[in-house]
Amino acid sequence: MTELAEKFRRIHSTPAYQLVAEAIERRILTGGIRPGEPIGTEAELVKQFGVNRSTVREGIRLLEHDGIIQRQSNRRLAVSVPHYERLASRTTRAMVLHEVTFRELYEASMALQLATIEGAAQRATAAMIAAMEENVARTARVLGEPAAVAELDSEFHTLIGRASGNRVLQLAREPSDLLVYPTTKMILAKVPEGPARLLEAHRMLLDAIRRRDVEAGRLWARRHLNDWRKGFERAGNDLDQPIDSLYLREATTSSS
Amino acid sequence: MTELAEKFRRIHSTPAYQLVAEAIERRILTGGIRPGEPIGTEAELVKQFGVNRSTVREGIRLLEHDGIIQRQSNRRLAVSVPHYERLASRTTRAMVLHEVTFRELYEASMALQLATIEGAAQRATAAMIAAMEENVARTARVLGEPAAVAELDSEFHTLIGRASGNRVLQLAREPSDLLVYPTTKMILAKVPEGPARLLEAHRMLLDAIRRRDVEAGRLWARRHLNDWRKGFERAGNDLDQPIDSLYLREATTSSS
DNA sequence: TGTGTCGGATTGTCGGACGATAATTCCGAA
DNA sequence: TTCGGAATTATCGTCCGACAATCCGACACA
Repeated sequence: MTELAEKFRRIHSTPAYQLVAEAIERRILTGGIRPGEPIGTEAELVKQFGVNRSTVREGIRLLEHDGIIQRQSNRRLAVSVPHYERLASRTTRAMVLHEVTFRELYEASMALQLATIEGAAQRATAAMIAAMEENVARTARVLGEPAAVAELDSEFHTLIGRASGNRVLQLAREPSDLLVYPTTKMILAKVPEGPARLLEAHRMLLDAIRRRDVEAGRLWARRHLNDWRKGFERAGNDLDQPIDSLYLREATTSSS
Repeated sequence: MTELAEKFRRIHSTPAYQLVAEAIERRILTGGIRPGEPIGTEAELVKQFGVNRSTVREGIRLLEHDGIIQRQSNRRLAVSVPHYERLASRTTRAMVLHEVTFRELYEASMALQLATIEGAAQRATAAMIAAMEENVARTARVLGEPAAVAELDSEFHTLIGRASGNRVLQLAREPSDLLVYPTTKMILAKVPEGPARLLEAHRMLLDAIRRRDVEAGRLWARRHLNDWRKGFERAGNDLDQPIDSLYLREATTSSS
């Protein structure tokens, strides 16, 4: 084949179902349809776009999957604001497939959690503090069950995230938090003193937030994470090993 | 309505197309099919799952949209490792719909960029440094065009992200970076001294990375971000206002 | 007020079909 | 025998029509 000068750009026709999805998405993002408002039935979309119902369905499935539209009780489609977990699980999957190492997760978590605790110490509401107190109390009660403690740990950090009042930070954290959870679970199951140290750290974090003491918050967040790292090593793992094998058991059950 | 004791869990039947998607996803995540390997044609999946082709298609669309499977040149489906941008754009959309404020974005970016620059200063390879040098040189050449500078700024930060060698951090940053870009573009267009200050900050950041000077890196990252915030205010904006209106123009064109 | 019943609307799923396009095979010419 | 182009095949994107299940609303009934 002769090397011919590139006079034309490669033709790339976008499939119809994608065009449908993009059209609807644009309308939503530009505020044409506001959250909660209906988007029309499949039949209506068929008429508007002039494509077959199967095509429409493939298109709206994408948006539905993204959580930017949702079926309400009518089964009719309505615009909705995607909630955090839905997005996070995908990024977490990507991390698993990329076979990220514990060290990467640790570094990122350190940065994100320090920022979160700072925000929480400055802005936590009384209600959020109460919820965290309740969480700590429950943790104290189930200290003998590593799995339960791990779950409460995850919840505690989610609460701090909410208390920080920073949604960008929350969205940034969620994916790695999803990886932290199974890792913590594994650690707590193997390191006897783990649960007690975790509980103490939570207590001190909560206390720092209550006292609006940013520095103490940072200090204990750091300690908490360092415990986590040491626990990971003490459980016989290498910091530079991928963490996928740990995640899998959880990922498959919690999906969707 | 009387408050009745919840004896039963809400019934939730999962549609077939979702089951198809989940089944394939599980197989991929547990390593049953590795990246690059084919997943079977639609016809084969129809036979295996015992459902109609339309149903299979709705299912694989979801995974395809997530980027965990892809069509290769054969058009056949193969497992793939989702790339960052694909995931980021969705989280960014969520931020827009949540109407996050500039302050939230600023705080999160601060935490993420400081961690990134730390990693880059410690681990940047010669090739990454060369790429960053090239980026800075190009920036110097187009200093008169705010839009071009904004784009190169975005690229520069992506390069630092790659240089940090931390994929978790990269994945965490990408969504907010996508919001930072249009904001920067707006600022540079309105603040005359913006491009020059930006270029200087990049030069200093690059220099810090080259010298493996973590502290200098942190210092200049902080300055760079503070410039950004001040620019935002000087352009006549309120830190606590949602940033959606800025993002929209870009979001619609860059999607997919 | 609470409970059957009915009709209409909407979705989930199905089977079948066609054209377009890339991959593969095949065949005739050099 | 080898090579290039033509014919065949495989696969996907899209379309059509159809059916059952389910939900909503209305209405009658106790």
